[in-house]
Amino acid sequence: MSEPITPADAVPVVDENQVIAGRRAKLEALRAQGNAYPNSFRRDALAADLHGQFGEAETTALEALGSRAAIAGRLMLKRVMGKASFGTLQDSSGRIQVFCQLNTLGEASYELFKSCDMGDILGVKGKVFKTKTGELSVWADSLELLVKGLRPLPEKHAGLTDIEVRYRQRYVDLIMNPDAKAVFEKRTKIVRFIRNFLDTLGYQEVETPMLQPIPGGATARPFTTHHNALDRQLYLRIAPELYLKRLVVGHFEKVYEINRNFRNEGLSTRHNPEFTMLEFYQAYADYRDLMDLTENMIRDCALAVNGSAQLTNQGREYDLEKPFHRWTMAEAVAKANPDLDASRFNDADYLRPHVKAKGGNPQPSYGAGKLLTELFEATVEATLMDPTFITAYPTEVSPLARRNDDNPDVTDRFEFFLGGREVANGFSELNDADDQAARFKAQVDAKDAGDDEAMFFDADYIRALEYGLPPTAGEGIGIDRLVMFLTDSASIRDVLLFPAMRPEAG
RNA sequence: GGGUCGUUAGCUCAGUCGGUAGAGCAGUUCGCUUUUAACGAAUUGGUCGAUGGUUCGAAUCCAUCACGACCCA
Repeated sequence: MSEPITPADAVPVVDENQVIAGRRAKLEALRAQGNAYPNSFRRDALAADLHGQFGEAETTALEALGSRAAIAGRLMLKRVMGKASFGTLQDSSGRIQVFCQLNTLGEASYELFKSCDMGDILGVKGKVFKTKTGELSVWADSLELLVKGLRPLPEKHAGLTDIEVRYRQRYVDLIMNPDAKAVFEKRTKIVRFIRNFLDTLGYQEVETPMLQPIPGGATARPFTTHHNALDRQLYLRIAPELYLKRLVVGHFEKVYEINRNFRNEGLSTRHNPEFTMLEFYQAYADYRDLMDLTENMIRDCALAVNGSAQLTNQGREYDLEKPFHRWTMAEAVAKANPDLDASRFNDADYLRPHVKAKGGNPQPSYGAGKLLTELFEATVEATLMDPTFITAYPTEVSPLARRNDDNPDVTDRFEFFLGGREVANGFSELNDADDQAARFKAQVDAKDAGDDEAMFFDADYIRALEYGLPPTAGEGIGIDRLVMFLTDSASIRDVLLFPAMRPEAG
């Protein structure tokens, strides 16, 4: 369904008020005097640079140094006292105070400062000094208004707390809430750490299609789109998996990709329709190798970005220094459900009523593997707080994973849980082309039967497997959920700069 | 999809039993040459999320809808 953009949408009416009208009047006066948006001011220091360089200096020593600085930033606080005034400027590094004095600045510039509003962006040059109370400041001898802020900032003490505005107008959140900014800075550090970790192990980063003719690599509902020139339906990818394994066929034997996946599903504190996934593949390795790698990577990542493997998340203490748990799905379900007979976990007729009793909705087509997985999700998943690998996923729910040599009903697969949430999914790859073709066929049958999350048949992927995929292990890690854990964020929206939202209420 | 809670000035929030819409900050005006959420004085600003209903009278009670938060599926 297409929704054409109308002129009314293109130029929406913006909210106005008395405060904005007053600031617009000031802007018009600035326009009348010349260029209201100059771009010639050059700064030579950030607020944090000055604090780092001079923060410890004695007042008299600083006076003797006579250092000067050119700083620029947003006016966040302002105190006018007749012929002398203070303002607080904020830049990317933090805040620094400026001192404006009629005698030093001259009447025109001093009046300009007095007429400035909170939120305006100023350029200030002057001597670096300390005030009577010892606060490092810049004594302005020149002052330039670089940008007139037309919209008032949130209240200076209480700040911006409305969670909806924080998500919809993230720029205001970032101006007002240093904690919010810190989360996204840490997110960048986490992603940088992961890239470096994998690069160091000899993995190569690649980019594979986001627009795919056949969406594969996961069971999820895809977004559809249309390529006009080819007159062809395309899908936004739900996973890069099948392309990355094609690359392993082509002897990129250690590859990874960190980028966006798209799934046409609901929104929640754990789900956003577009989210960031790390996927990596290593030839001549199995799922146990990847569990070891995952354990090392997450522990080292916490050490690198938090400085400690001990952390608090949503009020609970975690110690990533301890070995991560490793249980099979059947073990975990048996432990959580002592009333069940674990010897009958391969009996669909035995499991079905129990799934229903635990609040599940078992379909007649579900086999024992799918039913056991339902029990796991209903009774175990949310309880896995400490880092835990769950292994031996049923073949029935693992269409891309290699069967276990001793028990073909389960696969050499794990999922990794942290804080009660699934964070990673990895397995030894199915590299038997005929088995893979048969499992695609089963997925197509499920799709025909009405399961719109079932997979498509990807004939080119089968062709690639027919050339020979080396024995390989692969894994996907949900970056957003990992970031939530390491930044103690309750909602995925707190770690996405621009989370998906419904249109604003009109 | 279901449930609970929320939506009042630009921001943060009060608003009693249904009886003329409130505060702080921001804004405007005045004073003030080392302030720290500066201070003192005066002052402007409201479709109480939207639409219906009950009532002599609704921010307040009821219904529906929108958006958001949380919980459940």
